Amino acid sequence: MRSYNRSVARLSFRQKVLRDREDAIVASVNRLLAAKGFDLMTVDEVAADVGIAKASLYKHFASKEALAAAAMVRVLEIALQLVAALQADASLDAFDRLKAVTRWALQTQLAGEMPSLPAQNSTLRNALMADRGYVDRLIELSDRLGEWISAAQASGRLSRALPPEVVLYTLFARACDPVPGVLRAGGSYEDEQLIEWVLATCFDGLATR
Amino acid sequence: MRSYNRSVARLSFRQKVLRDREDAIVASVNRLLAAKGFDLMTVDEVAADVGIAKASLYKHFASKEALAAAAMVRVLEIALQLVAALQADASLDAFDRLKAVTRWALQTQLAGEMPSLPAQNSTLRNALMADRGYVDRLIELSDRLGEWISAAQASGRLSRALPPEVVLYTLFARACDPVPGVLRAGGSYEDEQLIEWVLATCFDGLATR
DNA sequence: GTCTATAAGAGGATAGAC
DNA sequence: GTCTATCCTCTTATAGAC
Repeated sequence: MRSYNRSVARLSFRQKVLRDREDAIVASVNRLLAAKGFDLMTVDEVAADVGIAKASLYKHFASKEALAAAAMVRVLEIALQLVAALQADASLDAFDRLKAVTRWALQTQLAGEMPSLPAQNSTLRNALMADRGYVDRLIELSDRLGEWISAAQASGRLSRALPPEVVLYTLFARACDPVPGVLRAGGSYEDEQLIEWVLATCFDGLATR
Repeated sequence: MRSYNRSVARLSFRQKVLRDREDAIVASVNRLLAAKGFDLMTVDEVAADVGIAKASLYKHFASKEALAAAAMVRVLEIALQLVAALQADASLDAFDRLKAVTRWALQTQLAGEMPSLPAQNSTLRNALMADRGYVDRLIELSDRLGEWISAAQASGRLSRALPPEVVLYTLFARACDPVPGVLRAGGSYEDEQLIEWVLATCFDGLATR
């Protein structure tokens, strides 16, 4: 009995250590993806950043694509948690929620924590689409946002002239938009100000209201 | 005298052939950049697409970065011609002109002729910034658009709440926006319709007017 | 599961003949 | 200036000892 407990304890301890290590790996991948993108990020870099040998990395993740997928799952998970929190806030309507999640995406991007994947790399795309964890969460998030989009259109705050699909893809695209980063590189503005401007261009447009 | 003329004629003929070949190279680079992006485009591919040996390519262009720069110069040149044409059209005001050039960018992108370069690749960025032909045209285009932006703000059609810089970068970003391509991949809409929607999200925003 | 060492191959760039 | 053949570096991935 006692040895059983100890074995269980040791097992879960080891599992915890492993999980922590994998978390560290995914966190590194996340930062590197945000900083350099998938093509320029090398597995050597990831290993060096985590502080382990490259071969050890491959014991945890089968390929570079799997690393990227894990990073995407992580950020999707965070997004889904935010979405749940916003859903629970009764003081917000659907439009406010869409704006809030977009603001979070911009903040995350400026913080260097939004992994950006090239839409063009078909090898990566295929790997992601074959990854159940990624696809399921992406669909889940799309569904949740889709509900908000429909509700916001019904309430009249979001333009009814645009198909929900167009709105959804536009919001996803803003999460990886280069504009905030370029503006920050210009150096003239505070991050908060800059995010409000980008949010304004997104929801209110460039034309005068 | 005669031999002088003949020699001149032959020289300019050869120069024309060379220039045609370089045009063909740049056109290939342009398409490949639009289709795969800089990192995934290989020099071997370019050579195969043009139908010459890779070593011959390097007689015309010193590096892969130089190829990309040439493609960017080409598209900037086309953009500048369009800008001049729009400037000459007295029936348009500054706001209309900005919208027209944005529409052209979206059409060009959907036609697979808008080379897209990663903002993250510093090697490429350095090479571009060291290229006078590229930088001069980029500044020229930015100045022209900047004038329109100021004018459109003065006339009240373009939002005065946004710094001209923010508007300019937003327009540049729309030229490489993934949204049109993703929407087309969805397959449900005509290109024209799709472009109008993206234009609407850009100038009028997602919110109801 | 971690390491060192290395395989295997892609891709940018060049040598040298013509 | 065009070609073939090759160099060389970088990068993904794995072998095999511990």
